[in-house]
Amino acid sequence: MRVLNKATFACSPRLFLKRGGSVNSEDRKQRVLALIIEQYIQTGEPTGSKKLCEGLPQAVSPATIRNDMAWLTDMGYINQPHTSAGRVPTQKGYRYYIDRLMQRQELSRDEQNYIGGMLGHASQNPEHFLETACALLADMTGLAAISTTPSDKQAKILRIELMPTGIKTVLLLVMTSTGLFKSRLCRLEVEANYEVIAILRKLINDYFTGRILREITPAFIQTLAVSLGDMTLIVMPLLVAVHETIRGAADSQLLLEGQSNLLAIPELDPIEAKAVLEFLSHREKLLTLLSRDEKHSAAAYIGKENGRPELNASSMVISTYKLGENGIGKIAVLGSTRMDYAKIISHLDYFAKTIGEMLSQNFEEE
Amino acid sequence: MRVLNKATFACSPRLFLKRGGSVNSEDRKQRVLALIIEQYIQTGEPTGSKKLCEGLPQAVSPATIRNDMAWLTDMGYINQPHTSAGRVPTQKGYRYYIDRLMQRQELSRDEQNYIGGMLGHASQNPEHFLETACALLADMTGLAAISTTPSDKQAKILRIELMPTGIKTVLLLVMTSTGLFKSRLCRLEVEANYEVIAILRKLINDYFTGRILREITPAFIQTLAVSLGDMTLIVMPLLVAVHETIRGAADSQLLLEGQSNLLAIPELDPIEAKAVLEFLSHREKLLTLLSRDEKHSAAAYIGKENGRPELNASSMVISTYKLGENGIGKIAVLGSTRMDYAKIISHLDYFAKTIGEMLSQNFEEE
DNA sequence: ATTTAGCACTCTCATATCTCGAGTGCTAAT
DNA sequence: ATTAGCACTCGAGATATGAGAGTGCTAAAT
Repeated sequence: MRVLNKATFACSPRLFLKRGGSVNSEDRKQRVLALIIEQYIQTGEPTGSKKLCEGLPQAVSPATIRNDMAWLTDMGYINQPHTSAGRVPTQKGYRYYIDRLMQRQELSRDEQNYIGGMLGHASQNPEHFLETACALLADMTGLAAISTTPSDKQAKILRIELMPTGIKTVLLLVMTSTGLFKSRLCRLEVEANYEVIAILRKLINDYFTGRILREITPAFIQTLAVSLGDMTLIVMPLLVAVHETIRGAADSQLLLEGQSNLLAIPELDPIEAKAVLEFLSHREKLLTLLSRDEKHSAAAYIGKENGRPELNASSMVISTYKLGENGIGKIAVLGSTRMDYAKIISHLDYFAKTIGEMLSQNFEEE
Repeated sequence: MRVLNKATFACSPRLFLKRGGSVNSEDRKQRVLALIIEQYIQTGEPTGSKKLCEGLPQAVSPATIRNDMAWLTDMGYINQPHTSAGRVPTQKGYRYYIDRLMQRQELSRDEQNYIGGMLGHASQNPEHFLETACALLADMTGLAAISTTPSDKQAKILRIELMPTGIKTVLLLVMTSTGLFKSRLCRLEVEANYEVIAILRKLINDYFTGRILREITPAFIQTLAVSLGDMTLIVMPLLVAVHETIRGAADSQLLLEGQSNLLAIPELDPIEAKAVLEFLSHREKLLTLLSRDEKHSAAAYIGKENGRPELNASSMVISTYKLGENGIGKIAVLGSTRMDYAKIISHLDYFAKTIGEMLSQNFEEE
């Protein structure tokens, strides 16, 4: 029984205690709740009073447990699907469990090595690396995994390169302080010989180098354009291209893996599952949800806590990895509310830590 | 009744005709088959002899139809789910229908304009463009849509650029004749001042410029490395990076949209649906499947014809778009075998044509 | 005050039985 | 070659039934 050791109890606040409750019955109620939740997470079946007292350390009769269960039901921590069934946790129950009762189940050495080994290879290319990490996370947890590429609100433009590719086209390459390179083709109004390019390159870099990505707003571009005078017509296509490229570089990309795992959740009927999958395909909504918190430890959002009707029967666990000074990215899993939080939360934190470290290796030397 | 006009009949070969069959009964059997298939595609329910004869032009009794149906069943074009049910098409039935009976239902002017409008905006950036197109296709057909970025077996390396980004790192940029730009960070053993870079750039371009992507095999790199003598140690990291970048540029990317549509298929039970979704997440397998044929018109693969047990109850329709001289890409949909082929096939061809045209616009001017 | 035994009660699940109707295949007549 | 007539089959849905799990309550015991 991994969850309930003396230490946890000693320091857990007596939230359950109402007038007239003894410390003993207090402890027992917490144990009962934890047991119900863990049983349910494991088997997916409601638990009855009989099975429950087998799992308790002190021998008590089912009737006693039933009283506790009745109380827990009244308080909204558990409920029963129907009269003659056992109890299952409510979302409030899960919340209490995660906050107060659960003991994290850290990864074993073996698991850590496995992850390290799998990710070690792929760490060169940031995009592929995250894809691999995501797939691995999805595989190990049996859930859908989501991650974002690193984003940095303070990210600056390091340099902008121009290279002629055709008679009237140039390749635009924007380098940012997050180690990102974004390229884009741009069609000019004039022929782009080397001299013109050189002038444009200098011009563009004078304007943009060192600026923070978020500064580059349409208004900023507009101001620039005005100040250019005669040159405006020639430079404008370039300005627009730079703007669009930067806009693309500023918001982070989204990676999804293991979506099919969602279909293996029995308590999610196909219609709900479809709604969840549909939700996942709306990148912006998902990004909003992921960027809710900046906590550095994994946080669980249970059912309605996600604030999305589609996810009422799903839980998300989100963790954050750091990259460099200000860069952050998200890694998360999505699954049924009935997931093994003790395990999953640790997994996410470990993944976040590892991803952060591995990506930073590439990054440091600049 | 869009499918069966005189013209189709006149030229459709009398494959059904066995000894003793009249031309009349021949025609009727084909009509019956087509009707059964179209009914089934529309309603998803088996069709009985009674309903069938309402749909036929000549008035015949249900009993006559029943004889025809018995024959069609014997020949394996249709079957009955159980004794007291009507008939549903078999995969062989669909195949015959698509090849001989079906009349393509071309897109209306409105639909064409709608597609043109939606895609018109996004045509700048190839990746985003395809994503939009895919999403639109998924949306309009209600199926899962798949596409690949253009690939070109004859694609050549146009140029390779090197730019210093850090003290010992350079950015490698490979431009290909398909209009693709792939960048990658590369760590050198030596400090990379401008002179070194210039030498390396010349060296690399001498070796690689103009070569066909597929030439760049590990063996080729090996040969190069040997011929370099003293320089090997310095240049090797660069060679490796070039090789990996090119490998990444050579195989096309895969885009998926509308996966959640697969869950709306009632005749696909959740377990099968999961298998299909899982299959979709294996990029390589999917790529293999997509590149089966190089036909320039949309081709349908019905159920087992896909050669994949996971897809036994699914159909794929694949079309090819052309880009430039040798560039091709795929666009496809995946859904239940019970899909509206007459509509979907035309859709795919129209999408392929439009995508090809729009991408080529960007491309031509080089 | 808390715990426990005993018991009546409720509700689901699985199984069995029944009927209804749709759709068929066959036969004999046209 | 077509059709009417008819007996037959089978699945879907409604209804009944029993077993079992689990409860809440009451009254007794600690």
